[in-house]
Amino acid sequence: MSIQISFPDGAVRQYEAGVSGFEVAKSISEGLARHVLAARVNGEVWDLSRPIPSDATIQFLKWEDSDGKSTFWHSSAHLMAEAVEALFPGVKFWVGPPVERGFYYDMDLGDRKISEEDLVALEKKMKELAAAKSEFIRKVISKSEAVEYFSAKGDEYKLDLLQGLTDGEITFYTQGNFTDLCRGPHIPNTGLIKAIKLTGIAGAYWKGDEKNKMLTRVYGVTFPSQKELDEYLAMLEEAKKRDHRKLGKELGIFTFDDDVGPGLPLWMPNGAIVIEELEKLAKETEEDAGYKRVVTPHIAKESMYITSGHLPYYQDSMYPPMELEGVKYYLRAMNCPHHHKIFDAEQRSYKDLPLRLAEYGTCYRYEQSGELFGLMRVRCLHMNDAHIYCTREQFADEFRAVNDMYLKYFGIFGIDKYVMRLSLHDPAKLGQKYINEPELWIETEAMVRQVLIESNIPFIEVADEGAFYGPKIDVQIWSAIGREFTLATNQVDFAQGRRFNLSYTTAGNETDVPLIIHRAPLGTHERFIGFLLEHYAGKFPLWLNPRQVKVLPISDKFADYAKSVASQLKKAGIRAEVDDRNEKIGKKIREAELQRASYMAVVGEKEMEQGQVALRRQGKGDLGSMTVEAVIAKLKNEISSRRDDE
RNA sequence: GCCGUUGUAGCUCAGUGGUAGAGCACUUCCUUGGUAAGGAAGAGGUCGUGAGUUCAAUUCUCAUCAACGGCUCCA
Repeated sequence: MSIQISFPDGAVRQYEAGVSGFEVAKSISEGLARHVLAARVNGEVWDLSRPIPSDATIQFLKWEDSDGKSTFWHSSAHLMAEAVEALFPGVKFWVGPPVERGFYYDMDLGDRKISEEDLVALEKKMKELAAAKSEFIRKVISKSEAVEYFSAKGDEYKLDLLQGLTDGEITFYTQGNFTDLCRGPHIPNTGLIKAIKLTGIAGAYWKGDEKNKMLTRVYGVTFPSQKELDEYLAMLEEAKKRDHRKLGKELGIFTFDDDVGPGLPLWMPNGAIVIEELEKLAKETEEDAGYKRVVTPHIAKESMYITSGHLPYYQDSMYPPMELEGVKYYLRAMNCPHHHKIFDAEQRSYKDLPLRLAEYGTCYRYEQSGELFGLMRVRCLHMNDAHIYCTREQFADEFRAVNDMYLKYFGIFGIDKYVMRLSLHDPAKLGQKYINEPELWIETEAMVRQVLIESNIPFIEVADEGAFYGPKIDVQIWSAIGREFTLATNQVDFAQGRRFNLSYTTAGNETDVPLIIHRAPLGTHERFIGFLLEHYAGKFPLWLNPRQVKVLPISDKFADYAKSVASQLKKAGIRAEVDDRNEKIGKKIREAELQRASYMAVVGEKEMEQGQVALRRQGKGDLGSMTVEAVIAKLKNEISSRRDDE
């Protein structure tokens, strides 16, 4: 019997029923057959060896396809497991999936420890096994047989996995001496894996739950050629160069000190400049958007956090209370309750709404020691916070305006690699992780979703990521080394208004509770500046750059002129410094470039005579000579527009 | 908090069971030089902290603190 196979370009070809993807690939070209890793058959990724029983659509997956890579790395995880089993007999396996950049396998090594040296031995073994070009063989197996196999092996993890599977849908994959319970698919054989690097050993809780046993996780990455591995390793080196922890030190932005404490950054003068510029931007923007600024204390009595309901959800990540005269005070981990108290301090009418209270609020969170990460995860943070109190009718417009503010900011900073995430509750955790108001959750989630759809903002929805008091939109970004963080957040709160007994008088002379929006478009100074350091690779745009102009005299003869240039620039509100060290101009330029000064103003005899400077742009080179007035006009324009000249 | 790794000068890093070295930075001197490193000399460290083993510990062992790679968690 013959079947019809259609290809992505619309072509249709006839084959015998039961033809394999590999045979189809070979019928097209030998080259394709050599490189193809898997096939998407009727939309599902299949092994190339799997027979195609009836008419189907097919698309060949190669290394360039993300599904091709995943398959390649998943097979690499099996290859690693085979090597582990060869070197550590008796090991028990949990799961070994592909990830963003490579793969891992979780395993229980019993009492044995695995070290960096073992990784070298494992890599060697993997290379040996890869060279054997073992085929990955798929076998459908009954549940009872599968249970029998892993019972005999004593692998309770695989048995646990089997419990959740349906008889008839269970498959085993075997390559060489290694057999694994696996849904597949896999690449044709291990010989395609040419370059192997095991990248790390880590502990990982079984099933991701910290109450469970910790398994050993080995990470690795593989490639179809050594060249690609080398490129990947070079790329990692590049990423490290833009790590905000490295740049922050090099540029004098922030530091940590053991005596101050972990996670408590000290902002150095250059960091303080960036902070002040960001606050200036936020204050201007919020002023335009009708926000009012407030200032509130960093501590509050326990009673307030009992009222707010934060204590049961948050206590673990708050610094322990200080007790004075029988009263407990907490360092605040969030600003909202303080702002609610300001709302509540005066009688409110519907005419006062929406009321938007803004503050760059300082908060303290006792994050677990292992969670700290440079500026991205700290224990003292300054939040670009504001709370908007509004009626239900005003909610959509207010929420939309907040989103527009996000987009405006992202435009200014050129932030385009992010994902908007609509973070929802999990009905199973109502009353524990989330306020137990099922209807309100559903209603407000729909409101937020609607705003996003109407604003044409692409977003993804994720369950079990909401705040305890309502759904939120998080802006997700990635650090230089690939870690994911929430940069900014826009949250709905239908719970705290009631808990604080907040109210306003409606037009109908009745009392109602306002809805609250919590928003932090610039997140916290800590995370935002950490992000910006990496985003700009240290090259801040002029308006944000602590080093706007470095005036560089050719020799000491021009030092006085250089100082007068700098003071003119400073008078015009431009940050300028003179490098009057006894060094050659080449060296001064090199160092100013490395410090990412936006501009360098070189002054020598010619410039001094004509009241000019030779202007040089960081990363671009000499722009030619111009008068000091012209430089001031140009730079002031760039600064006030917050946009660098191209 | 958990698993693993690391901790030597301001920074980046060598090194050793017999109380330490390089490059850059710093100080001084020479040089006054036109768009990414001019030359010389000098100063600087109780080798993260505490205990143990040893005739002797920066080096070996243990504990502790911190950082890093993950897990969990999160702005």
